[in-house]
Amino acid sequence: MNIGEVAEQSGVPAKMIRYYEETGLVRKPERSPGGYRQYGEADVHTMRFVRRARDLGFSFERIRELLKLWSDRRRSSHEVKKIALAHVAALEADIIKLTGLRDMLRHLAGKCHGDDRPDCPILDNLGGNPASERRSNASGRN
Amino acid sequence: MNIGEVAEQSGVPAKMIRYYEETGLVRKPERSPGGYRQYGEADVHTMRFVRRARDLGFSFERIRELLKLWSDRRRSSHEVKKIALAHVAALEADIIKLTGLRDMLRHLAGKCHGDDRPDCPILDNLGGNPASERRSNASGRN
DNA sequence: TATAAACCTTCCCACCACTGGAAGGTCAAG
DNA sequence: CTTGACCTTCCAGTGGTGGGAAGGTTTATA
Repeated sequence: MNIGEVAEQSGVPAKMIRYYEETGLVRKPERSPGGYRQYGEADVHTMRFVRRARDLGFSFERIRELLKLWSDRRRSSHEVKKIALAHVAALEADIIKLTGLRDMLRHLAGKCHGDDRPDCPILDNLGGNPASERRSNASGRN
Repeated sequence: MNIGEVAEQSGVPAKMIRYYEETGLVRKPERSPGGYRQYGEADVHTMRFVRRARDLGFSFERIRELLKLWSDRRRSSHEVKKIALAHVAALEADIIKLTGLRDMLRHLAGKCHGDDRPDCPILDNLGGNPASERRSNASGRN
């Protein structure tokens, strides 16, 4: 099976498959005499696995671990659960941060009368009103 | 005032200040005879404004609009409120998506017994159990 | 058998919002 | 005048893609 068919069946673009190979996330496939990558059914499953894990927001490093566990017949579910729960915790942290931002912004917007008068607590706040000074580190996924 | 002092007072690294200038987010400052960028108090305020807006997760485009409104004495608060509420909606969407992922993952982890037996619904799910097929586009902040 | 087309290969560039570093110029204090 | 802190520009890399060029392979069809 050529790379295009794997791409189609797995939903992972051919470019990405090559990239995953390059970065060592997935194994290098055999090559046809003409140099084409040759895949089997198992590779389609692997790609799907990766795609689903990415959809769930797992980082490359975590996916690497999960793939290893997945291919290990004698793996323990303990490891897998640990990774999943760590990811849950990371998601939780993101959710809390975003919720805080949303609430703050909603609060400010609520106090902004929103007509054609120029006064606006949102801009006042951004502009440096010390009453609302708050340090946040921002950023940070996975 | 040199760039270093602006950086210190605003909390925006000098490299970033140059980058913001390069991308047209902030104005080009005067230069000293030796070529040093020369800033005033107003620039410090502007940088702080940008930093705070970034902390709140506003995109560059939105910050660009906010800066324009901020510097416009005759702005209407209506525009500002609109941008803020759009951002609230975007945050809301992110929160919903992340919450969904978290719940799904927590659910899977809950069904994984987490001992040394190899069975694990998490890996089964990623591996292609059709019962849990779900298309998500993933990605996408702001 | 020739040729077209669909597919594949590698390589490079661009994105975003930064971060780091190198090479060299400027400024203020000693 | 020297030192050292500060500044300048330029170049490169990040990560996970998308786009595209230049060229080789495979397959179908005329």
